Amino acid sequence: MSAETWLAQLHENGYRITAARRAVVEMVAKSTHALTPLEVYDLGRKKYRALGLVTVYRTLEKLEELHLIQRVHQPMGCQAFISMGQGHQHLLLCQNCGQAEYFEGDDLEALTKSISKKTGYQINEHWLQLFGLCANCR
Amino acid sequence: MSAETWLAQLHENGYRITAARRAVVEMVAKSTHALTPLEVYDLGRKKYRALGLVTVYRTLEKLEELHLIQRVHQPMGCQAFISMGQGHQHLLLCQNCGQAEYFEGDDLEALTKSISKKTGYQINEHWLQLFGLCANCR
DNA sequence: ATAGTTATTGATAATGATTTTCATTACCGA
DNA sequence: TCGGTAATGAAAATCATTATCAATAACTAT
Ligand SMILES: [Mn+2]
Ligand SMILES: [Mn+2]
Ligand SMILES: [Zn+2]
Ligand SMILES: [Zn+2]
Repeated sequence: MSAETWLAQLHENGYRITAARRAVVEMVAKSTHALTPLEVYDLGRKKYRALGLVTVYRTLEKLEELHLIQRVHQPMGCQAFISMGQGHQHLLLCQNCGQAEYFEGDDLEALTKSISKKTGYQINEHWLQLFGLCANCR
Repeated sequence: MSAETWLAQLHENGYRITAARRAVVEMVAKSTHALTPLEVYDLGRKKYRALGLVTVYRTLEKLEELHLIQRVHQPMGCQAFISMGQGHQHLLLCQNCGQAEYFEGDDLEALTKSISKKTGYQINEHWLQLFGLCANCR
């Protein structure tokens, strides 16, 4: 999804479109890496000098609410965000450069059914994430 | 693994066995929930009044180094630890009460191979976690 | 068992990231 | 264009985690 789409989504949900939000949205929407608030701040200030770190936090919060971005958990930390994937997708992350890609096609039906039977749990959700080295880094 | 085994492991690795460490190890080893440092602190003080929060942090750090515990990532936070599973196991967590269980038997061979071919990534590792409601909470 | 070495401890202070406060600004519907 | 009010950024407050440090206690070598 493009930055314009995100801004439209914000607008549709009653949020105003401001220069600060434009800067944040633009940077996060185009990034192929998960970005921390501070990274978004640094990038965003290239587009909009006056951008405040607090506004970055607040904007990321709203984008997450609207499911336009998601938090990415990594061994080095869990405060990074990336554009949300389409439909049922999971992330594949490069352990060297941080490059992120979405993939689909995981099928855990059989597994969850069997575990459900064995444990008595009602299984509602799963987190799956792959780590490796991208074509450039391997 | 029991608390005694963990203490033996600590000792084998040159660490001293102290009352503070006993309290931390005992509580974490027997818990079926992922515990935050503060939770470990509160529980640990029931065994050893003088326990300091700083020591809890330091002990958890060492237990993680020795692969006796692992960090658990959850929607509500990622600073919680639980006893490590045996071999290739993943966690199943109750969304209501936090009860945790290990399961095994996931097979991502075919998936990772296909994704590897498609993306050019060399896939080294995967994170998998299931969420649901335990038998008591469903 | 004792003594000496030194890892460990907990209180305290420092740090760093995130949140809150608040007066000012500027978006946008009327 | 104007007015109501959401949004902003600077500054202060908060919160979790880490570093400091003098006192203590675990273990090793006698
Ligand atoms: Mn996490
Ligand atoms: Mn697995
Ligand atoms: Zn890479
Ligand atoms: Zn439960």
